[in-house]
Amino acid sequence: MNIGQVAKETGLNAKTIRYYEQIHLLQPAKRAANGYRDYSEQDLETLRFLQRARNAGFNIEECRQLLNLHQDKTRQSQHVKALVLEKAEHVATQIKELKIMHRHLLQLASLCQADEEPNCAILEELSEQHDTQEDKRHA
Amino acid sequence: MNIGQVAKETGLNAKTIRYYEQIHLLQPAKRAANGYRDYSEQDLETLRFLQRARNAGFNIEECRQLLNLHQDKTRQSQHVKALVLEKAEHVATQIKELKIMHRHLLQLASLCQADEEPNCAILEELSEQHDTQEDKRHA
DNA sequence: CTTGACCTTACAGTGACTGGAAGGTTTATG
DNA sequence: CATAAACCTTCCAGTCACTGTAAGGTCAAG
Repeated sequence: MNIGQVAKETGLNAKTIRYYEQIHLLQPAKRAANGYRDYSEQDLETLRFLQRARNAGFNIEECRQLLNLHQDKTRQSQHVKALVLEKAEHVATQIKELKIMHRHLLQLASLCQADEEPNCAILEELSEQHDTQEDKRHA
Repeated sequence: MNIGQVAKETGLNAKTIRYYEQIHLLQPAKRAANGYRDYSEQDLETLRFLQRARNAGFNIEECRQLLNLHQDKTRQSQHVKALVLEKAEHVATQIKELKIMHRHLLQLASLCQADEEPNCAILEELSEQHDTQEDKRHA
């Protein structure tokens, strides 16, 4: 199967698939007589695995680990779970930080008259040292 | 004031300050006789403004706009507010996506026995096509 | 025979820095 | 006065996960 077809089937960009090969996340694909990459059903499954793992928020290094565990017949499932839970915690932290940022932005916006005058409390807030709610929360 | 001192006072890395100059986010700093960058109190304020804006989640391009508005005496405050609200919405979207990812990860983790056996429902989940809650939500 | 849709490689660019090399300057100490 | 450390300078490369572009080879249809 040519790379374009594989791209369609997996939802990955053809460029992305070549890139995964380049960084050795994937074994080099077999080549047809004309030099085109030729993918097997097995390759397709690996690619789909990667697509889902990336989609679930794992970065390339984590995908590499997951793929190794996936292909390791002597793996222990607790290792897989540990990886997933660690990732979940990381995502939770990111959510918290973004929520703080979101509150901060809404608070900034609420300060502004939003008219045709140049006076803007947002810019003042960014210019000066203030004890905002956020600052207090972080202190 | 030397760049190292400025870095300490603003919380920005000295490298970052040079980088901001390089991409013309900042005017080139005055130079002392020895060639060292020499910062004024005014420069410090601009840097602090940038530090807070970056910290609030604005990217470099947005910081550039904010800085322009900051220095534009004929600005209209509604333009500033529009920028902030747009950013807030973007952040809200990011939070939603991360929450979906978080639920997905916890669901994955809950499937796994977490023992010394190789059987792992997480890897199965990533290997196969499933109608997960998320898939339904997106459909 | 040509057009267009594929495929190939290789290199550059993204964003926002960070690290490192190679060298000049300043300050503190023996 | 020598030297070491802690600064400063520029320039180039690397990060992450791709994406874009150029320059070219291949294939199927009309």
